[in-house]
Amino acid sequence: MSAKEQGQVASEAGLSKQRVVVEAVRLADREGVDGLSMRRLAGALGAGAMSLYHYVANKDELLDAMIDVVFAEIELPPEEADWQSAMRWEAASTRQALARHPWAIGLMESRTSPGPANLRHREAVTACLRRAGFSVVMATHANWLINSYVYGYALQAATLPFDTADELADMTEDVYLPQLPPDEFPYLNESAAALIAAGYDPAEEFIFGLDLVLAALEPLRASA
Amino acid sequence: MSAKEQGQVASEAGLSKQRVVVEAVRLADREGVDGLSMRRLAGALGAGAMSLYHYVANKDELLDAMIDVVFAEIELPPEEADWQSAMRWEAASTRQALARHPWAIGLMESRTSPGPANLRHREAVTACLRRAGFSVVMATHANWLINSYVYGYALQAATLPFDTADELADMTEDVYLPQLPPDEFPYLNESAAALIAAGYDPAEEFIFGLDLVLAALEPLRASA
DNA sequence: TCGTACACTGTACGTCGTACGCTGTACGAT
DNA sequence: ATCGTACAGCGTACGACGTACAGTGTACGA
Repeated sequence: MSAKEQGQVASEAGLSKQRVVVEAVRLADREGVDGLSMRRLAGALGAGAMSLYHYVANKDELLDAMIDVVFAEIELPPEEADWQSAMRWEAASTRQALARHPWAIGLMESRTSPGPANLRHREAVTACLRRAGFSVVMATHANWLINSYVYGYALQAATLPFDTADELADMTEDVYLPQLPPDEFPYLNESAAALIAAGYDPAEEFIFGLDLVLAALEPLRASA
Repeated sequence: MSAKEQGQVASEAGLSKQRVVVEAVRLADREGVDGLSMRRLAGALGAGAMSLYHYVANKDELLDAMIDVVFAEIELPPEEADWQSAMRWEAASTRQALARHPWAIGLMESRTSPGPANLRHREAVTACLRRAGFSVVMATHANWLINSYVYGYALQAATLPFDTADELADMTEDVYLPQLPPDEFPYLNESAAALIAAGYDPAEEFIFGLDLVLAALEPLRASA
């Protein structure tokens, strides 16, 4: 078992856990998690359904592995940058990964044990915060706050069908405003109308909140 | 159709959309969303599986209705309190509801249109912020930030198997630390050990981050 | 007394995850 | 050259799923 580690080598044509999981991620991106079945996945790999069970114990383990693929896509905070820039970079990368794979958000609830990429990621973030002068307890607070913001933002963004100011304006006129009669929802109605009038751009919302969060964390730091 | 509105009256023994959805929530709380099937739900209601389709178009609509039941459990921000207290109250109530029904978090991604309770809730929060002196745009920022934090916190909390300092200490000793060798995960290892040594209480984490968020929002307010 | 409406259900179809047992091939030992 | 073993891959089958469809029964106005 020289070159044949836990992770397998997948040489050439044959299957491998890698290939199975990566194709599962592709399928979920294209069709959603509900469209991901062992048979369809096997079909996409040109294999029989039961062949997959040589690389994955069951579907639950496959889903766990898929989540870890998503975490592996997230870039680690760069070590040379100051802590705010590093965390901003990392948070933006996380948000992008979760936007590419929105099903991952829904999957995270229900699976409890973090995969290796997830752990590597947490280690790097904790390292960044500790080196920046946060105590263990304060680094924990910062971790919770930043992760909560990023995951929660991704969750909300996943439920919204627009990404740009134009798409928002179209949706607001066509579907939101008609559902928000001013007598029942005066404030929401006002907001919807005022936001598109002001040219509100949802693409900038993430960084706005993130900067507030990072600035709020700065005082918790015992600067070396 | 005098007393027979959209919502039905459910008098006495018969079924009703109310009864179906509420029992579905109970079942999901007890067995998880994956354990919720139309047949099992019907069984719990003492009915045949197909009877449910008189009150719910399909399972997707049932899931939408279940989410709205969760939103209906969230208390609205009290009008008489100052905005920070009001939002703190509302956020705490949201977190509790999502802790009672963790499956709701996973369901939110994938369902795009908010139910009536969700809308009522957003209206009340927006009203609270606007009355406190936030402009439309700033109230939108505040809404995104607070919701992101609360949903993200609930999502993370749902994946963790402990709620108290004692449970955390047990888990850390028995399963976390053994999985965090100090040469591979020096910072996580240090943190895990230091947190239990310091008697870190996860139950206080939520309010800590929330207060930081609320304080960070205060300057965005044009105080009347 | 009848007709109609409607709450309710049984059966059946296609799909799902996966247990089980069968193939074939690759390869070290003889 | 022959065999044994190991293992990648697959076909079939089972129970559970969502739900289309075609019924039932009962309540009630005419």
